[in-house]
Amino acid sequence: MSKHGAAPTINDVAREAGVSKKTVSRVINRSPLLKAETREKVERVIAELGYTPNPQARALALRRNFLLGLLHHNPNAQTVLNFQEGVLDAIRSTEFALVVRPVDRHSPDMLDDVRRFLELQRLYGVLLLPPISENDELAALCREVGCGYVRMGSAALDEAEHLVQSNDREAVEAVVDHLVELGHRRIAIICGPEGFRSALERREGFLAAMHRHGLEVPESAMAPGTYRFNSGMEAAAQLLSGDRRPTAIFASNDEMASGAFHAARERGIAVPGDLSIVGFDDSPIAAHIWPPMTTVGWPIREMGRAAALKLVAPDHELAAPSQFPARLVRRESVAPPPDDF
Amino acid sequence: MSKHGAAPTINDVAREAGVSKKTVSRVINRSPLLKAETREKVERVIAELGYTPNPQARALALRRNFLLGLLHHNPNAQTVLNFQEGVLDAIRSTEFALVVRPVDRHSPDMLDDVRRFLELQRLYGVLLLPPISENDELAALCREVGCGYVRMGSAALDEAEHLVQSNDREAVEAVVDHLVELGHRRIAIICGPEGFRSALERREGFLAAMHRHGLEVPESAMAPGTYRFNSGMEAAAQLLSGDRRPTAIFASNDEMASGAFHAARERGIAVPGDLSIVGFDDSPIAAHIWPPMTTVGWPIREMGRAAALKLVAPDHELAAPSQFPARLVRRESVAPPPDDF
DNA sequence: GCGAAAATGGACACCGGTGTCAAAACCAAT
DNA sequence: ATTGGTTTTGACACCGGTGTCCATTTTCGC
Repeated sequence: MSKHGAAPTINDVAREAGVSKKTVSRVINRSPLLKAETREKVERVIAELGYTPNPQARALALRRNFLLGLLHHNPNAQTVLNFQEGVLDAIRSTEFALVVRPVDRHSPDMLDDVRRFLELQRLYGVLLLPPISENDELAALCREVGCGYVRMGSAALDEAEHLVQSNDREAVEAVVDHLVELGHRRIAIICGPEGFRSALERREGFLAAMHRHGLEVPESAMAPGTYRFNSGMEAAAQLLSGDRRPTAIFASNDEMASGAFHAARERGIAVPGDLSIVGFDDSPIAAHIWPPMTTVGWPIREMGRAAALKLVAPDHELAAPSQFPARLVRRESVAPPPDDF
Repeated sequence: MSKHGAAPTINDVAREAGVSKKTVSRVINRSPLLKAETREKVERVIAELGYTPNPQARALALRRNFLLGLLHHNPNAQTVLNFQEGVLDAIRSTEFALVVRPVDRHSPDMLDDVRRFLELQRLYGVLLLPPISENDELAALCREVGCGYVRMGSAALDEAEHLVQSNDREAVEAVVDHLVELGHRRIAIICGPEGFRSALERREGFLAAMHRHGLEVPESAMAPGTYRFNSGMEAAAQLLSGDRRPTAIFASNDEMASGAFHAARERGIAVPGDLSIVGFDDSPIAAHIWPPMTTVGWPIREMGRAAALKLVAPDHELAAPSQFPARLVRRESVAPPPDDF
């Protein structure tokens, strides 16, 4: 029996079962070279005592721990949380746990912060969410301190082993196809911030599709944005102020798209009657805004699962794909262009 | 010098500095009974080698670890993430890390799940977010397995030591005062789900304030909801279908309030011209919906900070208050009632 | 029934820290 | 120089697991 209050240890189990602690260790680790009889006896005692191995002791002896880290810079709360859920799906029945760490992308000593964190906690591996996943120095840092890592991204940022990728480009092409099919010709884009790989991919997809349809994209139909609500509002204001305004706007994320909704409403422009708007991300606001927004959804939870699996079970690589499709989610913010255009 | 690749250990430092490992340990732990000279020498070697103590070894020797857990059931992604940020504010410069664990409140073996998790990870303490923080069995479980805990809630759920509380009731009273001041008399409420303490508090605050103003609240002015968008839409539909419909609706959270916006819009009822709507939470959607929503905000990040401090530095109890005010955030979804009412 | 191989389990050191307690070093006073 | 008291340091065991390697038992072929 263990001392009152303290959790039972492997020694308690060994004593109670009349075997050595090493034998108990073998039972825990499912070693095949144990007589069934011994195993059952030990298992009975384990159940009886309610024994659970001490993860810290295990980590010390194995010279590795069972902690995964999630480094993010809150691009979108729902995205982060869905990703977390996916990671948890993957590790739920294992001994791994997930440590979260928001990092400040704008801080000049972000890298030092992360380095301190990694050296202090010695995580088994970390998951990097966009936009910080696009930072190559960060990936190099992980390699340097010997910490596994997987990057989420919308482009081929790294080797498959370290990457879970969504295909933003194709999805945006599908958006343009959809709009063109309905008769739109003057389609504008609200871009994401410079230096974001996702922003680049979405813009490239847009331009490629427009080009494929033989449609021009004048400078005036491309407005810069920051992925924030306000920037979407301002960008749309600019796009809608010209004399030949667009009949459709693709915003590089939902937040900016809702900003565009506002801008349109302020000017008395009806969505989707006078103006179609498409967003990207399928975040909750897309379904809750009026009218419900057509957007692009990507399987973030499954991607979280895949990313975690790449770290904790790399042998199952086959089962954890690196590429995930993003797909058009049709709602009610898109309609054919008005007749008088 | 340590072996190539492996991080330096306390033994490497001791050898290099020509002292015993215990002395190095004393330096790390800021023991006061060290000669300044020795301390400096050891510190120099530590810096030189880039030594960081192994957290797992420390945890084993100290019989406690430096992991905090966050148990939540995603009531609202932004809330969870803001709370996380607050916790991180508190532990950023410590050796603590934050482990997250979404739990399924509806699962019949939620308690067993959590028990397994706590016994497996042996966290130093956990933070419980609403609504699961309201589960007394969960708190009892924490006590049973010897895990510290702090509950976030909108009522006095536990002793101050284990509680960080927002004052929902007062805030809702302020909402009603605000509406009455503008001339509203027929004010309806969309309640939160049965069994949620926050829902109860908000309803009670509403009823108390209405009563204080001498206003009746007929059954027909109280609609049930689930805190989800759709339930808000349905509840509002019901409230707005009667012959003497309300001039203002208080929804127990923002998500349901945005549902109410939709229901109003579908019926051609103008917000705020014909109908004022107030939400609760000040979630991002409140600012991004049209018109921007008047709601109740609470300092979730500061509460996260306070909750974490209660666990990791209980002696600073003075510095970590248990009560936090929620306050009215005035935007544009509230106006005086229409004249013809 | 014998010897050899295979199966099984235990002793012991080790992972990288911390607690205990006694030894060493230091200092002033005798 | 010796003594005694205080400060500073180190030896050693221990936390709760795992790896190595060897001793013992069991199984099997002949």
